[in-house]
Amino acid sequence: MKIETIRHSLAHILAAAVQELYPGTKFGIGPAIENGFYYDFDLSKSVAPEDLPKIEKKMKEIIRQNIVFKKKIITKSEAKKIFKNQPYKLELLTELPQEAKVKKRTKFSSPSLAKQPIFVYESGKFIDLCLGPHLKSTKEINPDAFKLTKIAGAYWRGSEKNLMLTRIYGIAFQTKKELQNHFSKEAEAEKRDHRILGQKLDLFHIDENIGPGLILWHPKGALLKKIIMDYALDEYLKNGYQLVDTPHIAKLNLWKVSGHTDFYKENMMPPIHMAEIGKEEKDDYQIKPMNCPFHIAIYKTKIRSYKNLPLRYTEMGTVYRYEKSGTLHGLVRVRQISQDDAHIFCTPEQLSDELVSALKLTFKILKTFGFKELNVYLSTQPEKYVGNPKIWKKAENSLRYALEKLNLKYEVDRGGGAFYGPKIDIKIKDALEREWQCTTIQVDFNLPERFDVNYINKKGEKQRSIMIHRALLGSLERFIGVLLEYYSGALPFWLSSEQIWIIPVGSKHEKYAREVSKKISEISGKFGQIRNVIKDENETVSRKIREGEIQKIPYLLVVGDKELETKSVRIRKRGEGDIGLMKLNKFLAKIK
RNA sequence: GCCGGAGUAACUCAGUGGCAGAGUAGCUGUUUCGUAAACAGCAAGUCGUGGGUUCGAGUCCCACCUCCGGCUCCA
Repeated sequence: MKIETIRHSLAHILAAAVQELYPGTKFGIGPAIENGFYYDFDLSKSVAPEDLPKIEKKMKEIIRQNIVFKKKIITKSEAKKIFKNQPYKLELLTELPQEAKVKKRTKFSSPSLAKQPIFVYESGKFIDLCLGPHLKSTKEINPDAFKLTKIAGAYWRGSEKNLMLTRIYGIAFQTKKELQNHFSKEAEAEKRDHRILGQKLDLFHIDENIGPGLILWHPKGALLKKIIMDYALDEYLKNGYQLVDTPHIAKLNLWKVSGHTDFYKENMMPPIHMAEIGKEEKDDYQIKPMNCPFHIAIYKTKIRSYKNLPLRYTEMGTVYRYEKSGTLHGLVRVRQISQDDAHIFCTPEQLSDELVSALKLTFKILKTFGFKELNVYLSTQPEKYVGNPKIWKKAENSLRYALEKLNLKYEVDRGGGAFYGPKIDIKIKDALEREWQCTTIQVDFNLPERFDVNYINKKGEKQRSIMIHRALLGSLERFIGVLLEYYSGALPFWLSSEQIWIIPVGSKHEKYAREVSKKISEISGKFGQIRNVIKDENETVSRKIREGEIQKIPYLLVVGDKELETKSVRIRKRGEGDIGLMKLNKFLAKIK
């Protein structure tokens, strides 16, 4: 039996248990999901996590009764009668698919019923509007292979405007062993959580007194951020980008022209009222949620010719966005965002080449960081947008062209675009398999219109420029968060803020340790000077090794009498343990 | 923002109405050590914040702040 069917049937059993324990409950929907199932309820009283075992017990009782799932095909009016006290089911009923669509799925031939056939599943005392499929009977469920895990709120039909229902989540597998396996995997994933690693490795923290969503980078974290930024910026400069640097605030009116105050208002910090310090300050200011208008301003300081294009401005830009309190999450969802931002100004003829090369650069960079599993999305016109739909289509087509030219597999995220243009997004998964959008490449015909961004074409006429917005890492915060989870904190050598620890056996070996340290510092690795630390604290070698392992230091070098005599180092490599003695010169060549 | 849970030493946590606790980290001293925790001592607290109930509140009640899991939103 398919596991999805078991999970879906368990959702019905959950509902049946809740119906018995909490009479008068109104039922939402209850699908199978990855690893399990859920059901949404409108309960008259609130349910606490302590109640889950009770519900679980009731479910097991139901399962043991070997209840049969009976599929029934009835008319809409019959269904309306059955669900007369179930407002959510009635709402679903009114929206059920048209006749033709349903007909395809049924062999039912009676013309009177085929008109508007409705599928319901009856299992004991519980009856639900449902297309199925389901198990034949609860006999097929292993009562030890599922568990109710959590209670959460969820808006009815996923809309903030609707009432919030109580969602009960469950995990289910075919065997008890698989279930246990799932929980131990989850416990393992918890150790990879970047928020925990951030503290253990002393990289960053978020301070209650400073504010939610604001990151304080500690020395090792700030160094990591710098290594990543330097590498990215270096790549951009090598690829024809020019570095710019712009203010963090600008007159509010700028954001009116750009459309942000109309289309992005809920994500912006409130304006700064300058008049409060002096009447002569007539303008309100706004802390920037994006860098685009600034780069446009630089572009517009000269009349640009087609010969100057494309122009690519890059900036490690810090933007500030108001994220609703409940959505903040460690490094991956913050209020101050460091973007590896760039804006490319080009002609229509150059657009597809620019998109292709931006994508190529993205894959080169993400590969350098070691990411393999990347999910590509094409995000199209959202509900709130500027410009006209024809131009949107054109922009979407140019992105599609670039994706197809590079033979990339992608999914379409309908309505997921920015308010000014469609985009290609690349998402990376975290330890708990949640996807985080990192790379974004956006085509924009609209801001050039709003800011009157031009160039002079071959015929000497003014022509509208096209803009590409792109952040390949996305936000440095989020990128580091995902990176930490991907590597469980054991970052590749080039990204480790402390790459080598030198551990003298006794104080008489400290002089040699300093010698080794100096030699290491003198050589230059692929990404600059090798960062090493002499561990000369008054502690045992074992203690320092342990500390180095916990800190996930790539190389621990132990130096004592033997090493001193032979001008060598004893190497303990992360993940491999003691790999033996090596001449210092040989080691230096190895890590270069 | 919404639903639910949580907040006690720097960290991890115990303490359910009656003296504020442990382990780790820190500091001081001893120890000079060969691959994942040397030994001893010391110090460490506005029990998230504010109000209330009570003879008495870390513990019960209310409000707010922050965090966690979801929902919605998103780089």
